[in-house]
Amino acid sequence: MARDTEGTKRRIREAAVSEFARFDPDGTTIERIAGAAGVNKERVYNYFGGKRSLFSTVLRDELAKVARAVPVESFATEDVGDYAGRVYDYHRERPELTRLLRWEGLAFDGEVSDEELRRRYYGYKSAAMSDGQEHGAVTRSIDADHLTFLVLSLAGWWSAVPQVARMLAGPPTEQEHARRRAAVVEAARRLARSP
Amino acid sequence: MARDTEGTKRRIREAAVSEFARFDPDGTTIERIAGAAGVNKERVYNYFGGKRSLFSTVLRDELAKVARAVPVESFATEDVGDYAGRVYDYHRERPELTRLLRWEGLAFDGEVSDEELRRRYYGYKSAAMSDGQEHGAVTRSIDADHLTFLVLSLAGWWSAVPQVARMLAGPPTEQEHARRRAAVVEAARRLARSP
DNA sequence: CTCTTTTCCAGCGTTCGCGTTGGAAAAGAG
DNA sequence: CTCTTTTCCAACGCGAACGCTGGAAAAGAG
Repeated sequence: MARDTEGTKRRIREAAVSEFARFDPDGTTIERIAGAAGVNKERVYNYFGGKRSLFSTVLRDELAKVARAVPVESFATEDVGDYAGRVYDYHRERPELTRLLRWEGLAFDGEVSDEELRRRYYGYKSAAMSDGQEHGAVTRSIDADHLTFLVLSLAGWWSAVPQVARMLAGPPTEQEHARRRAAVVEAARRLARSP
Repeated sequence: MARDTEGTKRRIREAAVSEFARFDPDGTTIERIAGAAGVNKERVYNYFGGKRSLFSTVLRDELAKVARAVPVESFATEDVGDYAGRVYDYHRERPELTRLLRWEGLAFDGEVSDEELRRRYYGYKSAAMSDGQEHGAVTRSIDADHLTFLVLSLAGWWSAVPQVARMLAGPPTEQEHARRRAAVVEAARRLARSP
């Protein structure tokens, strides 16, 4: 081991997240990632083996981050609206993850690496929702997994079509963000409310 | 006029919609569009003046189509759930529009051509929601424009992150689509329900 | 110190898309 | 028919990104 190998890898990963989030799949280039990391592109190929593989790595990192940042145990005790609000906040503060997810959806057409790990992440959320239903805190009129997805959609669509959001609701000033967040929270509560 | 000019333009537009929807912004090439249209790429530059400009043209076309296909007058008389269901159906049957919208959101970072026209489209929807609120058919606890956007998000997020939808709710079989649609309809009703 | 191993980069040939140009082919005007 | 106009294409030069290779530079082993 020599010459801060881990540091080099880390800088490549950080640059990759930033580039993947800023450009689209075909617009992101290994050259630019390497440049942003202050490293020769050969390092990227050697360490991560190409664009697709590098993408998988950084997406896995970002998924781990969000799982830590926006945890959820059970919607029997936690409010769905609060959760949706925190998801909205996270997407706003760290737009990388949602960009990467849409990147993946747009480019890879359903194919996913680390499928097992990913399913586990979503399984936790779905289980939290089921738990809420069993304790009567959440409506049973929508399946837990669909309800979970719909709550996430309330927080996520804003960044998927920001231009539509702007034309409908106005430019995303600080106040407008607050209004959007309040709407998301209220909407999530309405979605999940049990009779 | 000679040599079916309009036909050539039309074939280019059709090929462009298909290509823009299939690939990402930087992955879509004028060469491929021209090839799919059975035409030399010079025709594309001459008629439409480049990728960005061609994109605007076909997006305008698709917006006009959806406005005709999923009309809405007022949510005082029309059910928000039904509307959301029809939007879901439209996205499913003609995924091009939503792909183009996300394309635009991903690539152009908020810049939009035909902004006036676009605002009018969304204004109609928002007005229909306001009308519903004034007649007591729709809740006032969420602003009309935010509520409109959130209803659209319920129908749209599925196609933005199809891999997440699949891992959460299962592969999109015919039955699963029916379940998703039912969830969207129910969710939209719950969102809009007035006390 | 020398020798070996690992990290790292300059630079290569290739491919691909861009946007343009010059001129051929087709349709109409006279 | 000839002349003019319009439609269309083959093909160009250019730049950018790809993925790889040979070898230099740095760190440790002896």
